[in-house]
Amino acid sequence: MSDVQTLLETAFQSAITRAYGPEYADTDPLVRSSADAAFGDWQANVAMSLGKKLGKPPRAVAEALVKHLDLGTVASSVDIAGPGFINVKLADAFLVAALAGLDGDPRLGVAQTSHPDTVAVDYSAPNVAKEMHVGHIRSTIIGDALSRMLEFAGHRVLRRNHLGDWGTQFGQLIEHMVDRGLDGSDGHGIGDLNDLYRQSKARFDAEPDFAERARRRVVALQSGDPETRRLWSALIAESKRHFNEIYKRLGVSLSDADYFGESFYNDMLEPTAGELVAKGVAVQSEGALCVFPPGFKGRDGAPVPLIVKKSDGGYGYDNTDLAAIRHRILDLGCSRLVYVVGSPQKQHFDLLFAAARMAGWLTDAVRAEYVPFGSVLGEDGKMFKTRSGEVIKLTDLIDEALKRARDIVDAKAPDMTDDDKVAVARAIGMGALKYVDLSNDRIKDYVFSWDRMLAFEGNTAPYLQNAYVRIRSIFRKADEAGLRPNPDAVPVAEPAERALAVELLRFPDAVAQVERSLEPHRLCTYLYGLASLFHSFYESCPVLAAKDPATRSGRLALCGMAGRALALGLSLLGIDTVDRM
RNA sequence: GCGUUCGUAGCUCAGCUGGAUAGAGCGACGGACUUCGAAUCCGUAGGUCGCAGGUUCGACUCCUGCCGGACGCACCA
Repeated sequence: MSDVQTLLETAFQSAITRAYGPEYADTDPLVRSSADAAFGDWQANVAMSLGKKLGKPPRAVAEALVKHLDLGTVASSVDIAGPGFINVKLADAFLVAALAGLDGDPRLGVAQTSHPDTVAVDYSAPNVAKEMHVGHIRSTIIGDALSRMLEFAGHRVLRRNHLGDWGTQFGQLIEHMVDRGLDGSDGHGIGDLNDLYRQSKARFDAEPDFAERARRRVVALQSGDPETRRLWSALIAESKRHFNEIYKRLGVSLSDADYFGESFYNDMLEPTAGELVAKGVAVQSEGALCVFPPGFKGRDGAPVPLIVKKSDGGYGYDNTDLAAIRHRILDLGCSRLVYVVGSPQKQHFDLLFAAARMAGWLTDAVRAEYVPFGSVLGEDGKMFKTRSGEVIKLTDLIDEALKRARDIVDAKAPDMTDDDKVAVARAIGMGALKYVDLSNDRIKDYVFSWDRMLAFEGNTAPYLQNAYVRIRSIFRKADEAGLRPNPDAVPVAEPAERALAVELLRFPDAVAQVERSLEPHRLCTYLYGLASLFHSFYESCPVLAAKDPATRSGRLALCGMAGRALALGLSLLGIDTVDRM
């Protein structure tokens, strides 16, 4: 069963074609959920814009469209209102049948895409020998949710964790390891490596002799000196252990298979630069090899370059990114590229995409999307830091989320077993941490607040999880009583029943919106609305104590579908549900 | 200086790519538990959508200019 949104769009498109000819077949019928349930369930706003294009009064266009509209038994009424809104109210019989169809569908009406992309999603990107911190959380969580959603939509998703595992800083790190006799074999944790980073940096700045040796060590690393490479590998292995641990605790779907660090592209740097030169895209400037995409002006009105090769002959991140985009399009055959990277790098990606177009790698057949996001702010409105002004480690953030969630579970469900408490606290804590990040429009900064994100009121993970828990609770009781849901006869007479039923049919559109916009908060807003409608339904429509068996089994089925929608929606965001909390 | 981005209720945020009377949560005030989890629900009060113009049947949404915040503008990523 195709979803209602698509069904209506198709029907209106046909009506447009029939009324005004095939040249208008591509007109977006502007089908939306009704602004107010009093108007109906869905509305089409195309009459106004089409009226302008045709030079006809919108009311007349609306009338023509309605005349040519064939909705069969879908709608009980189609009305024209105001300047030319076309309001559609679904027929109850159709609504009930649509829900029955939903019940047997594990995808809840979400169609598999007919145009699957191979899409590389670039996200998380921590740096070797540095613990992950709040600066990594948004990329990691948003990128993971988008990966899950694109995968669910039917695309082939290639997760690309662009690990910072190359560069001059490794000279200092490795030289310092040599000095201290560390070879990575003694199992020191990443905390030690964090110290290692700080100490080696300090020595590099303070000790000229050390700095010189560090520079030589960089050369050794680049030329493949075995001992240097061994130490370098040990650093990376230790760092990955830390990152994987964080991903596992967060429930992020990144694994060893997804690391494609900067070093992965080393062998491609030379060919990439060579191709850019051969194509005349890259030119010499101030001793460096640069690409100057047109239209980018710097401080003095000078053009802004992408530096392919530094004046010292080395390669920097600009060329690594060029090599990566080339590789993803030419070698991996990606038709869509998604970069989940903070908004300060907007210009860098504008330059990168422009350069990739100049080189002929990025064509109209490939969609390259930069997915920027804002910062996490403390309650003082400034960058989120510890009280002493330190960067907040991800591991500490996770610890605190779990602790606070555990406190809530202890207070509200004291009779639960300890194992269950751990599991529930994890679902709530990690859910809250992720949901707060996903539910805010990603382009904006957001203010971090433990109390708000862990609250059971408002647009939070616990609120959604609790709606699911209430549903599970009903089913436990129903099972005990031997009651079965009847998905073929969901009652829609009560306003709360009907509102919930209609909202369930909007699930596919909510998912589609995220696939289009790469804005996970749109799904969050939908799920919050759904949970809210369920809670209202729950208050006004008794399920197990319904007046008659038919209503009871029908409402039970409605609860079941709402529960599945919540669980599926949350899972697409990377958030778990639990049966009790 | 140039560029990007944000500014919606006291606070935290939505507003579906130009549509109907701008919505939610918190906080305030007032209600609802002998019934499926009150971890919830229902209601009231609260907004010149930063400011000023413009485009149009219609602007929180698009354009221009200001104000305010954040960020970015060549060899660090």
